[in-house]
Amino acid sequence: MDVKTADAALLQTRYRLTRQRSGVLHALGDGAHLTAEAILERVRSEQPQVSLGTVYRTLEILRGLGLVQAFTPAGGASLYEAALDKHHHILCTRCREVRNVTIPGLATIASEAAGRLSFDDVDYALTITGRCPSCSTEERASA
Amino acid sequence: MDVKTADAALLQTRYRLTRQRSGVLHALGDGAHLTAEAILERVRSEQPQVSLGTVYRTLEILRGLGLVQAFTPAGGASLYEAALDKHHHILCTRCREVRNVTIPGLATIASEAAGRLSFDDVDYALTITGRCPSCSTEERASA
DNA sequence: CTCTCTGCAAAGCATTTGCACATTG
DNA sequence: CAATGTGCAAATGCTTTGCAGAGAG
Repeated sequence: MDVKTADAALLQTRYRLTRQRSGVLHALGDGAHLTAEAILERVRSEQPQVSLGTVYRTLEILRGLGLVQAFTPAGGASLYEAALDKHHHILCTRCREVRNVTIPGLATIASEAAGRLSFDDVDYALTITGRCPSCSTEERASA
Repeated sequence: MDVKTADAALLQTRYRLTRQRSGVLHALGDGAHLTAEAILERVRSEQPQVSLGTVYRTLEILRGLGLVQAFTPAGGASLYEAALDKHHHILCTRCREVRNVTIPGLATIASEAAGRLSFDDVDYALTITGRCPSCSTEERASA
C-alpha cells in the first residue's frame, strides 16, 4: 500500500485526515524502520510545529488500522514501519540495523504450536539477532 | 539447572555470591515468569530490605551468565525466568499470562534465514500471541 | 583489608495524557 | 458548527546510576 492509498484508507474511517497524520504516513513511505523520534524529525522538515505526542497518537491509530507495524528491539525504543507484507526482523546486535526477512512456513509452525495449547486468534513475531556481514568483517579486522 | 547448581555457577565467576543474588535465584526457582517488581516481592518475603535496583543489577548479571532469560512483551515490563531449555513464549493478549512453548525445527528455519543474509552468531526469539482457552470461553460467555 | 556489592534516592528515557485552543468534515 | 485533533508540558512506568556505607572473600 502506498501513501496515497493509505491516506485514502484513513478517510474511510471515523478518523480525520489531518496534515500531521498524512505527514507520518509519508515519513514511513520509503519502508524505513524508524523510532517515533526519527519520524518526528522527518515530519518536522515539512511541518516544524508537530509534536512528539501527536506522532505517538497517530502511530497508535495507524497500528490499529493495520497501516503500520511496530517492533520493539530488546533494550531500545520501538521501531515503526509501513505495514506491507507479513515479515519478520533480523537485528544486528552491534550496529543495531534492522532488516526484513520473510520466512515461508513459519505461519504453519506457529499456528500448530498455538493449536496444541488451544489458543485462538493467533499472531506471532520472530526476531532474529546476530552480527551483520559488515560488522562481522570489522570485528575480525580489529581483533 | 536447579538453584543450588546456579549458586555454585555464580561462585565460579568473578562475581560474589551474596544473600541478595541467591535470593533472586531462589525467587525464579519454580520456573515462573516474573517482573522485576514481582521478584522483589518474593525476595523481600525473606529479606525485607532488598531494593529494586539490586534486583535489576542482579538480573543483568545472571542474564550475562546465561542463568536467566528475559522476555519483554509488547507494552509491558520485562519478564524474567530461570534459563532451562531453549523455548519460546505464547502470551494471552487478554489475561497476559505467558506459557512456554518448544518448537522443534525452528532453530533450523531461523539459521537458514540468517544464513541467507550472511549473519553470524545468530539467536532468535519467537513470540506467539492469542487468546488462551479460558479467556476464549469467558469472552464467548459475555458476548 | 581490599574490592565488590547494596540501599537509597535521583536521574533517564520512552511513552502517555490532561487541557485549552485549532482544525476537520 | 460540532466533534475530533493538536501542541504543550507535566505525569507515568520501567529501568539505570551515583554515592557512601556494608559485606564477601
